[in-house]
Amino acid sequence: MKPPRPNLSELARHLGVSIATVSNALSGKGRLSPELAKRIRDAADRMGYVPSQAGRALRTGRSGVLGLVLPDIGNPLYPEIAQEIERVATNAGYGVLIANSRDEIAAQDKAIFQLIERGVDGIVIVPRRGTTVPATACPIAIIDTPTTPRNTVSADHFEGGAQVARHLRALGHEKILLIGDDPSSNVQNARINGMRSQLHEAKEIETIWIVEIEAKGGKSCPLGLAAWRARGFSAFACVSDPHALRALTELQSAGIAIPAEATVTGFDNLQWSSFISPPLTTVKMNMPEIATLALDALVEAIQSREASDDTPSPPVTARKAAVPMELVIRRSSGPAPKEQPAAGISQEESKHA
Amino acid sequence: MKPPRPNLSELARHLGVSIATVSNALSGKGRLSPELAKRIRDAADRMGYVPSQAGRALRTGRSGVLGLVLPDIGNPLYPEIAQEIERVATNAGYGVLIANSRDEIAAQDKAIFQLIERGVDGIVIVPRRGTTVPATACPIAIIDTPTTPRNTVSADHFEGGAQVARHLRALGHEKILLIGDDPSSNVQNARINGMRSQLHEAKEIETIWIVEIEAKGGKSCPLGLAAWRARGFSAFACVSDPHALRALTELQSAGIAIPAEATVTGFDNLQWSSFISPPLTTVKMNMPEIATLALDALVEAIQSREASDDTPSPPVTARKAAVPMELVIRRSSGPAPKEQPAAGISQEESKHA
DNA sequence: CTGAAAGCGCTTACAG
DNA sequence: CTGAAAGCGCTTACAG
Repeated sequence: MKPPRPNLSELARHLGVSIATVSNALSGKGRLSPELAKRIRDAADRMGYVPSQAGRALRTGRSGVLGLVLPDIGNPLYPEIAQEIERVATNAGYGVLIANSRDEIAAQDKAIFQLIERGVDGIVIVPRRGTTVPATACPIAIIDTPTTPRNTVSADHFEGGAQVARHLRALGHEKILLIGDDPSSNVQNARINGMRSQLHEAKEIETIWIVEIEAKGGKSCPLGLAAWRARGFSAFACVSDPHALRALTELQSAGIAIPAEATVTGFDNLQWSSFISPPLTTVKMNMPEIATLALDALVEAIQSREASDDTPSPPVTARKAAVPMELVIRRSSGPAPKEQPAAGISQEESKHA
Repeated sequence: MKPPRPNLSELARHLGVSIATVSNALSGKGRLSPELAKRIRDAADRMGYVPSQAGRALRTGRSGVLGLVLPDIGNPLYPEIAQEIERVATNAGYGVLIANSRDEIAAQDKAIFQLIERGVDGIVIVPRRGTTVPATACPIAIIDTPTTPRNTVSADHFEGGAQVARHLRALGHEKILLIGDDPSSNVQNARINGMRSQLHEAKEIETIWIVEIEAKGGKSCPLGLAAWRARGFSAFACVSDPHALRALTELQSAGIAIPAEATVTGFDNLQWSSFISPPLTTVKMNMPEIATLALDALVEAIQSREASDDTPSPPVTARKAAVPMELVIRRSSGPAPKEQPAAGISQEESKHA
């Protein structure tokens, strides 16, 4: 007939000691005799004592919970971030409350406010394209790009792009098409700019944005890559693996062999990128490192805010850290083909796409 | 110099009324004059009052937070679940705490315990393959398959498989290869069994499991699909889109045209499935519906537990609901090719893979 | 080395 | 229609 969840008072009564002593024994704070401490801990285990977060939070003013704001949980890029943040936060003793800044305007601000309402001690946020993170009393760590105003930490997208470009140049590609999705994305621009930074000596570099093509052709319309191939473009460097997948299958469907006749590269090293045929050359973020740095900065900001008490101090976590990315070379990238089709044929071939 | 976050007492003092009245005004519980109520709400807004979750939780015994346990957040299948659970939970006034039952043994139980430690009111869990969800005092909703012991709600994977199979039969396919990943997965087995249920009259049906092939050939080894094609198998029905992607690119790389020479189908309608070439025929879960049903059951269990007080009553949410799936026909599936290669050639062609 | 007491912010009977 | 008071479970000075 015992209640399923004893509290401190019951433990204390059961053991014939005071509440304070039990609390001290379990937290290891107050000095008390090792024997008593052990006796108390054993009893707590035996009786299945689980401390009340609510009581603790009310007393200490800290919830032990962090918020995580992601632009779109459905996006294949974010699960890995979520996973790593969850891992690192759990190790640091924090729980992670998720919030989705959906496609509504200002949803991001709303998500942040809801998290604060729930009493989170801090927030990790991956900002939506083109939004600004509002200043709050609550410490916030931002994961975006090194050039984002209050960015805390991010992958070095620019240098990642540079690595891809150097790889393509080393393979002998002279005419390279850069494929982005949305020009308003900080991350995508950093990657594209990084690629361009190494391609000044190439013969011809063009950038296309998928949202612009889809604005005319409709969702999931062909990108017309066979036409670019016919114009002599032999490398298709995409800002993300899903776009690379789209490019790769579009070229393959048009009868263009990868990598013999065209090279395709992506970004992010998504799970399936190594399983497809040919496996995709891509660039991998060091997510464990990024998550660790973001959380370190956040926890530090939380603690320093505690010290300086009620002053609405700037909960700043800016570090500008840029974590190196790693080029993962797989079979989808190969040497540039020697021969180039004549201009006349190119228009023909574009019809296949 | 005002503190950034006023509490009820400060609001009450500021307005010259009692704490209880402010609480009543904001919660709309106690009856009080509309004018006073409005005055109090306005002041609360103006002063930026945010109620303390900790105080409320301690008093009411409810945290307003739900836990979500996913087998592997990195798996591309789960973001959509997470997104929908988050959406529905937010609508119901709950926050969502995530937990990852990683690849360690018993990590799932640990995740559940940590969530309970954090004081969640209930848990939604998508069980890891082959694990059993422990019985707890905390209400748990399980999303797996209709045949899973305490399953609450799930997609009708069996019927989804049946739909794929009927589609393939209608297209005239006679020799069909079913491609699974892991035979210990409840979901995958349900899908495969559903497909088989409609294929008794087909000429030849075989099932291969990727983990078994990889056990011999190593991670991301070829599946040898060109050899199956050469044996006359014209349809490759996979239990999930990533496997379908693997199959589709492997066939395309071997020079087999999709859908002219082979049909490929997947499951789950992942974001990129409509963007690839050819777009993938797949089966879509009704996630909004599944999330809604799971949450309804969970919230009901939470409330009934509250009513029956301290009895560690069975927090059962079993419903056995099977939400219909929707076949999404795209260009990767087409009529079965008429001619079939001779047996002698098949061995040759298998070398391409 | 241990205990009595205050108080975190809220809600909920209950009294007026 | 409004207020005084108790108490949720914990931690933290402080007193002994």
